[in-house]
Amino acid sequence: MHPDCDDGRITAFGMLLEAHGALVAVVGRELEAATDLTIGWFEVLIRLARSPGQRLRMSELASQAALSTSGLTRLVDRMEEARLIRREACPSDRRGAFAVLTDTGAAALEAALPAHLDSLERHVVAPLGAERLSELAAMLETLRDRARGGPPPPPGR
Amino acid sequence: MHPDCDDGRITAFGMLLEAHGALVAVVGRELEAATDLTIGWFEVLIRLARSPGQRLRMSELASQAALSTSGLTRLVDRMEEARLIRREACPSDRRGAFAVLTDTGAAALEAALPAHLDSLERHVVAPLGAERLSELAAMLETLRDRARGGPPPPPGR
DNA sequence: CTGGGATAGTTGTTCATACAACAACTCGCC
DNA sequence: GGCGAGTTGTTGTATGAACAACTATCCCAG
Repeated sequence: MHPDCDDGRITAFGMLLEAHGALVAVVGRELEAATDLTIGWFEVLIRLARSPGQRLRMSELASQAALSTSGLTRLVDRMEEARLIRREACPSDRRGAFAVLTDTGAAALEAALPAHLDSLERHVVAPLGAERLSELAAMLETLRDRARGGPPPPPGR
Repeated sequence: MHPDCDDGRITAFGMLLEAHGALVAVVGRELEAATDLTIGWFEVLIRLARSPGQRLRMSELASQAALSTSGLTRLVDRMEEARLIRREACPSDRRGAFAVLTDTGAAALEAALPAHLDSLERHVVAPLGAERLSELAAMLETLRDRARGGPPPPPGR
């Protein structure tokens, strides 16, 4: 076996993959049992709810949700069909479109919150405690920001 | 807007999703540019490489890779077709099968390691530093273990 | 004003992946 | 011998990514 296979960097990255996978599995299962939202849908709804006018441009939403633009088009198609969000034309740029939270979507989100918060309480807060959790969030935020518009040029290619 | 939408728990969980998404995107892009392995394939190879006999049972591999057994079946199909791994019958339990690293697979893994380690160095180690990284890994491990067969931390299992 | 390049979003195709449901099988026990 | 629990691996269905083609629109330079 190659010695680098046990490198701490690989282990740490693997841990991120495994923790993400395990948490999404259990939290997602609980969320879907209590509502009929998947984590992906929930994340879209909550991002819209937190945005001024309960709306975001398609491309902005794609970026926040880490989806491709075409992937987002289809996701919005399905959520629009479920009446949770709707598209609205952008008055200042007629190429653009907003995704807007509907009343149905806001209600679904609010109905899902108690169960979801409880789920996060048990699976995220309880194992770490509030203090270490905020440390974790800060580190993850650093990683995210650095991986997105990273100060160091990403592709040397 | 509902006040709970800004809850720290939701933010922390969202950060996990975003950091995971952003890192997988950039590290995966670099890995695929340097080799023709995806992150998923790489993770399978490295887990096999670390295991005695360079082999794992299908179900064990599925568990480690946070994949369902059915998802693993198809993944192993494609990787077997690419000659990176092969299936081998388990002599002691005729229901079972091993996934075994082939020489081709070991060579592909070794060829991928330098670029991948460099990628992790820049995107994971550099933003946090080695010390905070090990903290992060420890917290993620706690979350993972708790989310999997969750034995609560306060009382011994 | 006008021509042309850049941008926003949609659509179609193809492939990879996720899980649930399912069938086939082994093992251990009576 | 055979029942039943648990495990293993294969199918159906759905979602998401990458890529390219296409429309409509914006904006800038001349």
